Amino acid sequence: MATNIQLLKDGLKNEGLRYTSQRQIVWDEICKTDDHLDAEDIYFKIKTSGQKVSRATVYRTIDVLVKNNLVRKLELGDGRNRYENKLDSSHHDHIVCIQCGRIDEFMDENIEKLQDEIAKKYQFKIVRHIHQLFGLCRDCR
Amino acid sequence: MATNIQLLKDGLKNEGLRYTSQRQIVWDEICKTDDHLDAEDIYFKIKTSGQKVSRATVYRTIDVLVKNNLVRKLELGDGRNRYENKLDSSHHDHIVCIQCGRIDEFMDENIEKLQDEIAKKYQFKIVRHIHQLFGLCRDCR
DNA sequence: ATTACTTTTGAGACTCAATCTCATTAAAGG
DNA sequence: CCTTTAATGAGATTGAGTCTCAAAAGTAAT
Repeated sequence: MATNIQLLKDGLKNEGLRYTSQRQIVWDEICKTDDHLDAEDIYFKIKTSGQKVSRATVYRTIDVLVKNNLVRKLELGDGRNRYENKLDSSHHDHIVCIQCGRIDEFMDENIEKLQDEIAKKYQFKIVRHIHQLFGLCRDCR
Repeated sequence: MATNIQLLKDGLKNEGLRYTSQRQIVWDEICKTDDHLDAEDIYFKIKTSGQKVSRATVYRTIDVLVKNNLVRKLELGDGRNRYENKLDSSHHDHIVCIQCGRIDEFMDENIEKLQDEIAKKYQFKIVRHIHQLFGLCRDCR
């Protein structure tokens, strides 16, 4: 069941953090799907599966995974953050359907370049960025 | 003190909404500055100035103003929405310093165009978008 | 103006995601 | 093993935002 144990162990070790069964369980749950789950989803999926990890630990573990670059945090501005594993995905941004909730991903080198130019102009050092398109997907328009 | 009364009145009338002193007070407060205030800021500024508008009404009025295109809502993903008046500003996106909180604005026609192309590719109809650069500003880097 | 109708407001209860507290449990390294 | 120190769990707490419902006020027609 445990997926990518080494990736998790290494990530934790790098930060001087301990490898625990709870952290493995949370990481497994996030790796199980390519959906964009929120913290409560993850908490309840674990709970329903009969495993026991407290809510606090789920939230704390997600933070650890985000900080260690194993998980990407999506801020859609609706008061619930979503998370996705970064197992095999490179950087991308999101297209969100406001009707059905579908989330697609996009990536455009040219936009990234233009972004860098803007940062340069403002003498700004970009640490991260958010770029999201909200609207109606193919099936909902 | 009342600023842009007609703009507000017209906006409200268009939606069949009533013009009230509370809505004028909230609108005034948002027009007073080019800062990016959150709802609590606005509520307390009004309160401190000695005027009386309830918290619920402040929140409700902000929603009305956003829906009627008088105010732009900024979602920075930190659980607190900011608001800015759209008095004399055209569309723009934001550069946010994660150190000092400074918020600058940018606008790039080319990025907008590329965005449209991406939407086309996904057969997606963009209703709105969020594009924010987070990092360190000139003074904080 | 007065009336009749409908929307808006205020006070405080409530929601919901997320964080905090602190006593208990369990990694990790000698 | 033993010790040290980090991690966990249960439940309280926070904080932004929303909801409820009786009272107040805007609007339109008389």
